[in-house]
Amino acid sequence: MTDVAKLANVSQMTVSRVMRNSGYVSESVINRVVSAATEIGYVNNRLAGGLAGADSSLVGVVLPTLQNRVFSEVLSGVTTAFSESNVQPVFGVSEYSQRVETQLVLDLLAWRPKGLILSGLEHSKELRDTLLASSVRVVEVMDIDGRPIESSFGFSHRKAGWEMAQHLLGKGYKRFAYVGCQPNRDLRAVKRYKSFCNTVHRAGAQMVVTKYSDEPSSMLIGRQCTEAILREKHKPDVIYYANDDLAAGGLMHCLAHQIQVPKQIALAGFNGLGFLESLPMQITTSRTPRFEIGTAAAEFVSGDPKELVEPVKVDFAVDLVAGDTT
Amino acid sequence: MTDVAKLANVSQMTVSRVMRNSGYVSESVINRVVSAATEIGYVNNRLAGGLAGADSSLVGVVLPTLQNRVFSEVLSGVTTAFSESNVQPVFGVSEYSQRVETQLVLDLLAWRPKGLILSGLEHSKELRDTLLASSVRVVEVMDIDGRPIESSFGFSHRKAGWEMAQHLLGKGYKRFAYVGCQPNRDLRAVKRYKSFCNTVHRAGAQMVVTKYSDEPSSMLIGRQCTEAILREKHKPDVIYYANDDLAAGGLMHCLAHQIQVPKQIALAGFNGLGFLESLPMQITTSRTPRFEIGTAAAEFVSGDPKELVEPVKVDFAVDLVAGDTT
DNA sequence: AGTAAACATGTTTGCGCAAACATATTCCTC
DNA sequence: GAGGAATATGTTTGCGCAAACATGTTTACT
Repeated sequence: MTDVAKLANVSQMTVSRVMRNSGYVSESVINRVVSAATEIGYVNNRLAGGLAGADSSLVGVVLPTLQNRVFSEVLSGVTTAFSESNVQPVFGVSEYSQRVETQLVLDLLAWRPKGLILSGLEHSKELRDTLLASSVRVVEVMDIDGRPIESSFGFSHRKAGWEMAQHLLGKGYKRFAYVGCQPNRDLRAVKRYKSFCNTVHRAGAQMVVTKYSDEPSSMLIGRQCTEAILREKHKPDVIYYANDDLAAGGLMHCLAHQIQVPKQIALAGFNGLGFLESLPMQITTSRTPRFEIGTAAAEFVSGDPKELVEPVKVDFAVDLVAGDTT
Repeated sequence: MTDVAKLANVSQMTVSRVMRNSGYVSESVINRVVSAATEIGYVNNRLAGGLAGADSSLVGVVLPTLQNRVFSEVLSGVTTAFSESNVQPVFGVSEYSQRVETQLVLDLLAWRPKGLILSGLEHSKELRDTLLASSVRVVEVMDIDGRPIESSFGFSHRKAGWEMAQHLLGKGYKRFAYVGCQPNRDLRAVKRYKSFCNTVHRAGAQMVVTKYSDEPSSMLIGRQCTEAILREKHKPDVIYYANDDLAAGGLMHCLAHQIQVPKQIALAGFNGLGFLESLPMQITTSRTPRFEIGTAAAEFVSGDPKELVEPVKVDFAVDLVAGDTT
């Protein structure tokens, strides 16, 4: 900056003002500084800027995985929101481990981010305490069933489970099955499941099978679990899947074996992923606004850090889309 | 750090040594410092660290989109590789725009990253010049057909197009169609397409239809384009899709309308996405090692910045997987 | 014309850390 | 038991920038 200042015949501070366009600088000086900067190829050093007191304009984002479309869509929303501002996301993947998540966030805090976007409401006590004590703005996305550290942008998984159960009960189904993956990792799916089961039982219907895979969720797993369930003695008349990938896999199994859907077996998923539209049948599912949650969270954390913002809990309601598989 | 130093009764510099575990520090001092740091909840400030001369341990990652699984898998590979080291990726999405990409990278450089991971070999002249002049390690991923800025980790799209054409010609197909999306954005698909056409023509066969959508690629678009092609007067006997999403959409159309694959129409895709496994038929495709390219690129850029590394061009060969749709 | 505001620039200082360069203090070797 | 190496700690300094606080210079309004 000093070099630019010399070339433009002004003080370093004036260059700083031009770069951030803050304070008063005359038109002519701006031009001189800008051309001087371009001439010597000056690149602003944000490390120094951050250290000297400006806000760091970094936001930490920690998600459980990128293997699942759901989270890459959240991230997509986040980056889209940041593309307008000059905020940059620093990214980490926790692999659904609270230990890893805690470590990642601790590392991120070393960059003095202005905000943090985490996934879900379940974190290690250490992480929770650290963040409560720190001054960074924290948003937890994709869930609101619980006590957020600060703000949460998401929806109620319990309600989603209840709603789907209601829908299926309304359609007259009596014998329910559930297919999920890694229940000790995907805690939000478990919330849906429990709520779903409760609703089913209260209506006097029963869960005839619950099938969990240890593998990460995928269409293939959904297909395999469906095949296994349909070979069981006590066949259900509807399967509720933890997500659309599993459900779509189930549909593929039915298609490949000429099993009538929903006559012989009905299927329901969760998330409302875009690719469902192109399947031969429209799968009944609950649409979740993943991209929107990402953008909203990004905008929230990247606001002016000086202005105090009340913690909020925003419910981006899920939207049950009745397809033709139920 | 000074506070920790006081509490542990040592100098600030010794604390610094303990934090980075570099240099000589005695066992007892380490313990004292660590417990002092924990006691006051000290969080290392990497802005200051970076400014003071240590390498910043940030790596910039700019990809064209996250809507496409391909790139979220690359990113997944990158983050996986970084999870071991204490390097953090700063992330940006260019939306396939060279202008946006240039701006993003310029912003990233302000963080003095130790490396940069970009996608493809086509960039603005400004970006190319800036990066050639700078000292950050640059890796361009997913393509090697061209002149990289420094190093490139990817595969040959020309070869992939040629290989698929050879495969289809070998199967006896004579009338070829192609379906793609946004050809002025997805430059790599165009490379495959051109090479594919050349090979087809040289073998005396012909391209009967080429269909481009202006929408981003998706299964639904693939399905719609396939329907349109099959209504044309001059029907092809095989369709080569720009990617697996389109191809899978094509398959869905055929499944939904009882069109015999490959008897009435054969289908081929590109990428070898995981979800293909679960479809009722195995689509012929070229498997690309996206995750592996991500990890390799991440490891390459995050190496010790002091040691000079020769630029490399690594060919992660694509792997043609003959399914039962051709 | 006089004065307060708005405008335009400059000087000093410190953010928190790690290189670079001291000193001590041990340890080993001949 | 002398002397060099290995070990252990401390002091000074500067990275590049932006707050904080000057100090001029216009403009605007009475």
